[in-house]
Amino acid sequence: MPELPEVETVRRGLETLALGQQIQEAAVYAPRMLRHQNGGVPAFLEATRAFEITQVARHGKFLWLQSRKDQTIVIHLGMSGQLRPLEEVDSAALKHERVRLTFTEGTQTTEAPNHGVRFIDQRMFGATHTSPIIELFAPTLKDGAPPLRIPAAAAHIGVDLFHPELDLRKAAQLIRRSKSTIKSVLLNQQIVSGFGNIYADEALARTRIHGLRRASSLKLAQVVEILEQGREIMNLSLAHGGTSFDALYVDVNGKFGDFGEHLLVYGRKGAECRKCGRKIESLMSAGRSHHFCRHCQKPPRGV
DNA sequence: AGGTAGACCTGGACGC
DNA sequence: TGCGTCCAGGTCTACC
Repeated sequence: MPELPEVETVRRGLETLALGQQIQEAAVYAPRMLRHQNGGVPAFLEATRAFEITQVARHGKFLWLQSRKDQTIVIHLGMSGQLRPLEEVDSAALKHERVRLTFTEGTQTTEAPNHGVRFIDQRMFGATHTSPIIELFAPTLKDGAPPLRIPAAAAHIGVDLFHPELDLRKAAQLIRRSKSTIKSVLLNQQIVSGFGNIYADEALARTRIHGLRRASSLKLAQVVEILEQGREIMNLSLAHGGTSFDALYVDVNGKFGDFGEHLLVYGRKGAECRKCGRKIESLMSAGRSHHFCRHCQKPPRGV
């Protein structure tokens, strides 16, 4: 569920909850959430004990808590992950609470007592595990930019759209080399990260390009524009706390994002195009829905 | 090598 | 009311 704006909204909330705290202990209610952890649950429990949180960061849709020693606890929310404060020490696990990090001290403000973080995830596509920080020069960084400092476990994805050192032109050049459709290149996080199904469809609608066009058939300027529009709409969404279609996406305070009403195509099948009034259509491609206006976004032959 | 289906899960909405 | 089917914001992998 969460794409870049939603994950960044959660990151900001997590920062207020966790920055400066020390983890006393972790509890794992669903070992499957640690499927990427070297050494499994025991290694996670060991590595998180007395872990001091000096940074809360993000790369694409990967979040992490970082220590002074450049160790990290990586958290990916998957489709249905949420991070919520632990308001009372030793309180029972919530229905879909999968992992809990309890803080040594916590905070006892009148507003929101906070003794740890609950990782709640109905569908369990999310994951958490420890990983060391590495330095990496990604091919889409601007010339002269410093290397990325990211967890090794998140090094396989590209620079995200909110990163100030992302060179959109370099990214667009790489995207145009793909033989795949533009929609699937955007969803594949390898060149540029952050797009999910909502904002990929929205960026394409704003640029009036159909998602089933081959990336290689687009002009460089068109691909750059898709990225610029994607960044713009994600920034707008971030200002609204993201997009929620149901209770599966909320911020750390349990609040919904209200950007949904600004969407042009996603979730609007059968509704009128906000630009031309014709009906928004949707089709399945590579297992994902694609929403578009046939009039505003000319489909490739045969679609 | 690169691109596309299927797998991984739970639960809500919908049709019969 | 109940059961079966389909669908969901995201990755991974396994197979062409």
